[in-house]
Amino acid sequence: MSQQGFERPLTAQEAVLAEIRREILSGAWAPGTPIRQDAVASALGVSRVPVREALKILEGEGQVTYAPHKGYVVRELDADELVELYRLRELLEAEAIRHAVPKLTDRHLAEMKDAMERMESLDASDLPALADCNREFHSVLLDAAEMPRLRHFLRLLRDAADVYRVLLYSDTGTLAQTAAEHRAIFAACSDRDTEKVIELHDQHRSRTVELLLPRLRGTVATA
Amino acid sequence: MSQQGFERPLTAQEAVLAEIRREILSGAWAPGTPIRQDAVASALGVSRVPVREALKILEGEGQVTYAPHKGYVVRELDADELVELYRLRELLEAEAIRHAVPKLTDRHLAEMKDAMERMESLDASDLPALADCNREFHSVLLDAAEMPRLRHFLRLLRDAADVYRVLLYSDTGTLAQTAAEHRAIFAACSDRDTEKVIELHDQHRSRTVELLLPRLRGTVATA
DNA sequence: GCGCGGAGTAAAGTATACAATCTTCGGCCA
DNA sequence: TGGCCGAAGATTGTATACTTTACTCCGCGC
Repeated sequence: MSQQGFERPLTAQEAVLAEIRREILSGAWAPGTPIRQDAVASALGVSRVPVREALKILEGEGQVTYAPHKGYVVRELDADELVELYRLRELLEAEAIRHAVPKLTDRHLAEMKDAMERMESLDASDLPALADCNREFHSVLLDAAEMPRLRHFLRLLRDAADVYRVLLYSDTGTLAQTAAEHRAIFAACSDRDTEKVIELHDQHRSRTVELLLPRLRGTVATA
Repeated sequence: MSQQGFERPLTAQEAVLAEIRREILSGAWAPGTPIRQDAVASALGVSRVPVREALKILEGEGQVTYAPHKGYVVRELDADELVELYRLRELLEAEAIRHAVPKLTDRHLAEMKDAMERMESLDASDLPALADCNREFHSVLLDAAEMPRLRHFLRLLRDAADVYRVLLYSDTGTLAQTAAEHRAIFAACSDRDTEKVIELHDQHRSRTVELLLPRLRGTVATA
């Protein structure tokens, strides 16, 4: 049992990895941005070695692309890839939900509700916090499925698209709709209505894809 | 169009990565084996730096596990994880096949047939070559789906289980059955009978899981 | 004017050296 | 006898320095 709250001092590579993830997921490093090892290293006060190792993890995960002697680049998606990503999430999330819903405890539901309500209380401009709450809300279900590989894949799929999803939070109307969808999902979970939860997730996702696609097509030309 | 047969000199890390993959997939490094960076480095005539970077890729892919200051270990699976792995393959391969079969050209079919026949002509003792042909046969379908992420995930899922599947090739009877199943899959592909191809893959997989599970449960105790 | 080629610069790739951490084993004490 | 403490060895983690590769830009020749 590891104590919660206690944090073993990280290795440099772990700290760097966490930092790079933050930069990418927050949208600070847009897709297509080359990652200069030297710049990252000196910004974080470490040498290039741990930076390179962190980047290798991200390469293995598909979050960045790598070309020998050219370097690492924040992964870009075209419209086809985005559609593929969401199709895979459709398949895999349905599987996760089927396993998770029957196992949901009151504790799980309390966590979902908490994340949901915290998200609603946030200011629309606090993008990182919004993204965190959103992630936490959906994570409860994924965790409850107790399928580690599935969970891992879904995290990768989510992260790959999150790079672009940041764009959506700018709009308050969208935010309100997201909140409504979360409440519906929570209600269906409380009822243990598995198929309803799946259906709501499908809608939730479809809406996101449709909002994203036009913006994505617009940026393809600049690549 | 890159010329086939031409190979640009690899970076050390790429060469090391390929070599470690070979060692793991061939079964030479059994699951649970600790990977000593120094040993790998001196065996391949490089320093530890490229070895560590290759290992980071495998960590990101989930092929090895890592603990700070302890090192890297070839990933072990318990029975539950194996079942999960194959369940995910069931979902994702079905998706791949649905996209691939309508797109199959004569050229694809010729490649499948070639891989199939080469595999049948091999000696039962030549495990690496058998595994290669098997991989090639199934890759044709995955490639034809033209879904890069899906292809990547399925490669990871396959690699994760291949560590154990090596055990199966020892048996000639199993080999003959595999050949028969490949022929059936090829026939269904030629007929463009999508649902039949999916059904055959499901059988192919189920048989493998059932052969693997008892052996896996047997080895868990030794961990 | 256009294109080819080479020097110079910037960035990545790797080796070596050193620091931090873990593990093992032997000795001491209860 | 058993277990705890600590030092030595082994292994990993990181910094620095050097090598290799790629990109840029200038000048020469066509």
